[in-house]
Amino acid sequence: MQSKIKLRNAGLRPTNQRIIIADLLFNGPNRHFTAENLLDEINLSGNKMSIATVYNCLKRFKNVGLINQVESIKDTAIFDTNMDFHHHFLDEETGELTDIKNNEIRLLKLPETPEGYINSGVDIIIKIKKNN
Amino acid sequence: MQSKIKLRNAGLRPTNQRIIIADLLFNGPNRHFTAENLLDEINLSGNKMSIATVYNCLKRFKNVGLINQVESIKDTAIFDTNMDFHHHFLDEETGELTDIKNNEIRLLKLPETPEGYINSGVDIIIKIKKNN
DNA sequence: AATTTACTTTAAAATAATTCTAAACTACTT
DNA sequence: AAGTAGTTTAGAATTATTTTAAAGTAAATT
Repeated sequence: MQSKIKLRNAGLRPTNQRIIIADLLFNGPNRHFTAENLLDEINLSGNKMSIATVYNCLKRFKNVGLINQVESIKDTAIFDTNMDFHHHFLDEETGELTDIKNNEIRLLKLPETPEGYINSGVDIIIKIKKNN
Repeated sequence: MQSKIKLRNAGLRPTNQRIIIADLLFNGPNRHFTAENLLDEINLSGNKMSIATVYNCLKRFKNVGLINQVESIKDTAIFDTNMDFHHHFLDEETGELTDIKNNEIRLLKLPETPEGYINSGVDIIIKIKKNN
């Protein structure tokens, strides 16, 4: 049970629920998952927990840097009349987007597209926040 | 009324609602907006329309390439145990994410962070889809 | 060790964004 | 003018997430 220590080091109270989740998340290769995914896994492992707890827990883990949340533009669809190839600044606090013109940014090296797939676009999001 | 022609060229039936929206979207500088934003504007302009119509219309506009939807990772929060600086492939069809290691990608030139802001992270999403 | 305090968990309700349904409507074709 | 296929609509349904407030638990204090 490393998890207890891991949690304590991160400044989190090692509750049963957090230990269950930490055990599932940190004893294997890296992975992507949703709250719902994780709850299913918790249930399969013979444990029970409220979905609200899963959300709470993931938010805490994220705040203390144990996990990442993959960037997404809030939970609202944002549309853009700019059809040029371009990228965005995202104000982390307000969710506001600003265009980055394509010539202000340059990608030197791109990874190989996985076998059997084609590349259908590149989106670069630079997160910013007020410096005060 | 250029909008009628624009819609027809895009292969869309120029209905009243689409014309109202096109008039609002395409007679000014480029902009970002949500469905809700747009509905407010429609109402302010003295027109009325169901929110479902706004969503339908934006989806159509997007499909025919009149507008873009800013990339977002579906409408579900996705978490990641990989805390290294890295980026993602996003399968457009399934929403599945795969890591791109940081050394497989290189940014040559970054835009200047806007005055009064600090850069708090860069996320690169390469969209991919099955090549058949 | 018992008590207090502050943080956590929970079920259930609330909220928010978006999609679905099916009936009424309208543009285009014949 | 009539038919048909696509569109709009209000309202219901769905989905993801957060809130609420009460009950529970870990840690600090006695």
